[in-house]
Amino acid sequence: MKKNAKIPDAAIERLALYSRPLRELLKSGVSVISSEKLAEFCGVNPAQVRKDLAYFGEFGVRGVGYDVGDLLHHIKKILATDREWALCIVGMGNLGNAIVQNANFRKMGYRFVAAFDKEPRKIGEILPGGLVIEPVDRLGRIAHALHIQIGVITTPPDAAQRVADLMMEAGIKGILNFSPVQLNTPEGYVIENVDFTVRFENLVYHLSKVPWKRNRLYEDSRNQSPLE
Amino acid sequence: MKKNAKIPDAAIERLALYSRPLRELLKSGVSVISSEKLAEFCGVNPAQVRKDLAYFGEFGVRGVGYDVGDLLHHIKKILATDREWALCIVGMGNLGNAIVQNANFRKMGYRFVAAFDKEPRKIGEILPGGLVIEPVDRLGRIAHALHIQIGVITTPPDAAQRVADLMMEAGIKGILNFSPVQLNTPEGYVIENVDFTVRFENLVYHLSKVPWKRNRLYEDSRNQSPLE
DNA sequence: CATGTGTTGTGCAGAATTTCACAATTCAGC
DNA sequence: GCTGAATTGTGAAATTCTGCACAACACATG
Repeated sequence: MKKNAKIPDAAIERLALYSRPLRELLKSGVSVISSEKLAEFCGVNPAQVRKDLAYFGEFGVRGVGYDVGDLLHHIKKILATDREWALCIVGMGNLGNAIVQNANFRKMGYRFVAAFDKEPRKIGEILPGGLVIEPVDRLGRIAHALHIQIGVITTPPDAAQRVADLMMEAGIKGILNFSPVQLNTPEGYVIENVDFTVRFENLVYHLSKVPWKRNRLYEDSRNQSPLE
Repeated sequence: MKKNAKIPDAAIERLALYSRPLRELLKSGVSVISSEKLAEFCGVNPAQVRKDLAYFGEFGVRGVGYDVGDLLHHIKKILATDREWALCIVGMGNLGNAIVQNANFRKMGYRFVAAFDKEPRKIGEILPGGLVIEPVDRLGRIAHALHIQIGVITTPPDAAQRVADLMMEAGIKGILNFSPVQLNTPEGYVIENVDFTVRFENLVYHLSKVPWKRNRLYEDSRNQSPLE
């Protein structure tokens, strides 16, 4: 294990990736897995898997592989998803509701303890989970009272920075930003962006590069390749 | 301009990023911008901006900068967002609804032309945009008829691969996958993943590394300035 | 038209990351 | 116990990406 090695950000991302098949394997009773198999599940290089893990310790057994439960436990510990984090969310439109009620999120143990919106007609609305929508101007007070550590922003773009400022002022150090704007934040805060539109433009770019062979199944269609 | 240079994937991602402030600037009437300013808006290095753009051509004027409208137009063309793409979506839960109705998506000109679900009680439901939810088993036929090129998956994880297979069979070459599973796809298809949980675990990891002064703020109300 | 300021495009160095390749280790079978 | 097959951990090579630094160019001004 490297001592003071700088850990690539991409490695962390992959760690999260590895945990998914591990969860499955654990459920289906597989107790040991090799870096090669795990790599295959995640579509990466086996050496990559080993190196990523080696940043944090020696979790495998030479000649044998990795104990599934053990490895998963270690990864959870590394990613800090083995503890409880208190979240709040601001912006209870369609997306906000989808996030709060998201089954996967819940299954992973992430719990929202507060939800905010600025629309007066939404205030007081009770969400399926039992949460009550509060007005944003109570964010500071509530965040303190409930020791909220993470804020999720699902507002329209033009409100995002304002909300982020509110969150930071409320002592929230981590923000998951779903709005397509670059948040301006000082040192010491952790911002993670989930930007659909960027992902989308990526997809479309790569798609426009695919040699668009006509699909034989649908040869009857006279409307061909829109590209090139 | 490099001739046969290999274009980093990260460069494409940044191109999408650059387009956002450009849109704003265009609206507010700014006609020229330097790589330095644009870089600042996006939180990257100015040389990076210039290099990214240089992969695709010479869009700037030395001593002057980039014409905002012109550059935006070029980026749109590069990313292939200057054309119409026909999308469909499968899985009309909270997330699916949020995506279809997402205001930003609409503003960018992306249009969903079909929505599917397997729940019989949802079939026939009319969405705010006017779309009618169809049963998934019609995906092949409809995708063909409407020349759908991109599929969005917002189903529960265990259905995702099945849906992806259906899409591929229907001649859909590009998939935007919102479910937290690694899709298995042959060559020639473009898969883009939007995985909240990965993003989330990233956030939590970095957050756990932040020197958290006064993590236990039981003695609250005295809100001090951020660390450092 | 010469000069000075501003800004791009890009060669290059080196930083960062990925992949290779192999010694080290484990274990099953004989 | 010894041997061979399997698989990790890791130094080093290969590859990819980023940032610097500067020549090339544009334009304003006198």
